[in-house]
Amino acid sequence: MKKTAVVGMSGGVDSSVAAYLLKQQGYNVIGLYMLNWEETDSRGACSADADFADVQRVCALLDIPYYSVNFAKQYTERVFSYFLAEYKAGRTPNPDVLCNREIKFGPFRDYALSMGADFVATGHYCGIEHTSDGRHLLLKAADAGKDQTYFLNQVRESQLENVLFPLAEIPKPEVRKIAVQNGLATAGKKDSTGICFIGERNFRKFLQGYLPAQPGKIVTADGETVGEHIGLMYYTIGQRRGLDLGGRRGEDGRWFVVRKDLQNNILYVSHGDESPLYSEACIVSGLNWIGHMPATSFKCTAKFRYRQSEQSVSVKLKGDTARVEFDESQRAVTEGQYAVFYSGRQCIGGGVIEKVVY
RNA sequence: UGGGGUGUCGCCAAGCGGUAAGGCACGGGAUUUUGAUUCCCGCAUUCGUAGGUUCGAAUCCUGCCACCCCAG
Repeated sequence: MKKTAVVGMSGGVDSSVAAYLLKQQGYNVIGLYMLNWEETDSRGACSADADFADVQRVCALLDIPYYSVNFAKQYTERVFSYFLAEYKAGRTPNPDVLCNREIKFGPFRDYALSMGADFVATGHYCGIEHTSDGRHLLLKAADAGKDQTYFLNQVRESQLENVLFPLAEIPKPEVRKIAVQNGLATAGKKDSTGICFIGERNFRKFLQGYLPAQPGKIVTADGETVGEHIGLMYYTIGQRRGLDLGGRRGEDGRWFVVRKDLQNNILYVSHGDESPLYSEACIVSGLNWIGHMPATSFKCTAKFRYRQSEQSVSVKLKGDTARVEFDESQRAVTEGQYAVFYSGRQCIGGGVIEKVVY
């Protein structure tokens, strides 16, 4: 009896190839497209329509049925509201991390299972191991450059039951090749970037549509006012562009955002000297562990933002939070982002960076 | 309105008679399922202004203007 796998299809190459591979492997495959953000562009067109059209083309070619679901309401309530609240609080949120826990491996997975699926699959670059004793381990993708476990660190282990990640062992170039060789309509599509489901767009203009901007002073550590910012939420720690600050007499170097003072609406910057950006530890909350019950104190590797290599750290659990000490000081660790822990090829979980210790 | 100094891209800043370095900012692109970082490309026919000397000046001379400092 063939097992049924419902594949979350975005209209991109990755999920298209994931569907193709499952079909090859003998699954009874169903494509499920998900709409989470309803917005039309200036010309009244909706890029989501084009994406769904691609899903239709790919599914037609693979000769598999396809459906579409709308979780826009859930997305707004569970992800976007958090996104705005975090910015309002002066932090730098990572909506895509929550999108996975709250939507893709939440309502979406439930919906897929309700369709009679034995398995739910996505085009994520990561691996999974369902152990004989009933655990579900999240593994890094073979293609280290594309690994997306960072975005899955908040997914509950129970949400990984019945999940398949067909791209676990396949390098991105190979994925593209498979798409081309099989004539998938999405073969030449550019990798999507930007907030998942919302897409690439002018970040400032986008936020302006939701949160009022409050201009204020840009100040150095010495207390010297050197410029004006357009609203604290538009800046993140370690940022250099967009400050509109030029050179100074007798010094050279670039300006970096070092701190935000929400109370007084002040943006603190440093010129040339990046040492204020380096920290020694951070406090993490909202801990989630996957396939791993940690000891109260242990060593492992960790990432503090998506595009970063793993760093050696010591973790000390304390109630609901953890103190993560860095073997080497880290640049621009930012509140609101996630600290994600790894042990070998396993992603063992993560949590929100609540406070940075300098 | 005595003396001295300075005026080169939005901000710093080279240049010192031979036909406008560089950095920052900014713009564009690459990378990227957050926001950043990083990387690449672009960015003064013109040197406060008006004349003069010269084959040729941002560079020399003169007037004017502006700003700064010291004296009054």
